Amino acid sequence: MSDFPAVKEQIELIRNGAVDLISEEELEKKLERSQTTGKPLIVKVGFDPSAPDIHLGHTVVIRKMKQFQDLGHQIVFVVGDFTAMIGDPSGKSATRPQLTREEVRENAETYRQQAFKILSSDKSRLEFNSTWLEDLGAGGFIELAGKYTVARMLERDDFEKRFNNNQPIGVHEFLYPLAQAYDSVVLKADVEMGGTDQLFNLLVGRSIMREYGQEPQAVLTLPLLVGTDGVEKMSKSLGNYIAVEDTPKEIFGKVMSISDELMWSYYELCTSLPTEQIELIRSQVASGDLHPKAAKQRLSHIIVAEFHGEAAAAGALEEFDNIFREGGLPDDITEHGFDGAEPAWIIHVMRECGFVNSNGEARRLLAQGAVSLDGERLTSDEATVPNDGNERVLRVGKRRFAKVRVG
RNA sequence: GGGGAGUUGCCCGAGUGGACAAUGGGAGCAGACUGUAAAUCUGCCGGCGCAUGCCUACGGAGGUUCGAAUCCUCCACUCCCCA
Repeated sequence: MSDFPAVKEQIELIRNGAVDLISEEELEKKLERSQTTGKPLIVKVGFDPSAPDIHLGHTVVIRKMKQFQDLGHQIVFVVGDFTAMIGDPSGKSATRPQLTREEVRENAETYRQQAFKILSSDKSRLEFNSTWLEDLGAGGFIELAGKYTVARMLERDDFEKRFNNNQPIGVHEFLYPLAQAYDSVVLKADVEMGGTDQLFNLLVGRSIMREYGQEPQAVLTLPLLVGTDGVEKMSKSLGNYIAVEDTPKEIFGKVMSISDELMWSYYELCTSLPTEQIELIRSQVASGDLHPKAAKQRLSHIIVAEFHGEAAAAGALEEFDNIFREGGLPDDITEHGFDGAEPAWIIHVMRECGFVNSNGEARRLLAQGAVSLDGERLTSDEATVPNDGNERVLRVGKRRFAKVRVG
């Protein structure tokens, strides 16, 4: 059977948007073989089960997985539960919490569900690397470790950097790339994908596969999406991420807050728009025919629609305009009632609404003119909300709103 | 095993007996400007109903001192050099 598109076409599609492809010739050979034998390629992608939220950064790789899937190939999610359970005290960061088997399963399930917002169907395999790594045993691990050298490990960027900066490197950290490589051996992966920061690990996979007498996997890396801070790569630990599970409003707002420059890489990495179309929008903005804000709203709309549907995207846009262009209120504003024996102290109210963590913080915000009640700015830390039973809108900063009533 | 250096607030990093809740940068928050952009500028950035006051905090535990992030002792951890 040869349901697969022509090899040249496939290569073209696969390479599109990728950073490294090692090597194109090898991939071509694999594709040709798959063509003649009718056997799909095994395309492997590893995921860390410690943080189950899929964010936009992950979707870059997932999108590419979908392409493989659409080409008829077999994608395999490898949940790194074994490696996660070792715990990773890399650098000064705190030791990763050890996950129980249950938590790992749950996180993996969450992953699967979120990933299927992009992946069309259930044509994917999900594997846990503990399945085979646990059986490997100490002896097996030593054998595995013997197939690589310290010097080559130190070629990895972050190892090299830490080594040169006299920062600690745990011996077990060397086992990570090896374990990941072994996954490829077990799965007989034809292709492994990841972000560009994974290049080293992916290449170790090739070496180790050769050591085990296998044909090395082809390696495909994809660009890292820059987070909402505009500097670092998007990651949960840095807090600069947009999660697939964020509400439509959140996604919309977060995308709107990225810089205009960054918008283009989001267009490329987080939408399925063809390159020509993106270039068109880009040139329209450049020539002044299209306001950058409009371009960004369109981007926000596309992204929200992908995860939450068209209606939610339209709603998010409307609410966004309502709040920020017309000075309206969000529609899910929280309400707080207070005992009305006497006027409520503003700082107390702010705390009750969960807007601040301490009185000091409330005072600072007041002093900075960040607090308003029914549009009227409050600056005194002795201000109160009258106990007349009327509902008032408390606003702190740009995005914290609540309805409060005293009495 | 021996010798040396180090551990500071969310992160990085100054400070080596008082004027230190601790310089600076980053992150974060707020204000101005805007398109809730970005960039920029300004302010804030331990807690206490705010206070010339108290409490908590410079790896941990003790000690010296009128007074310790700073000195001493022990412990833990990290790095370097030698074996």
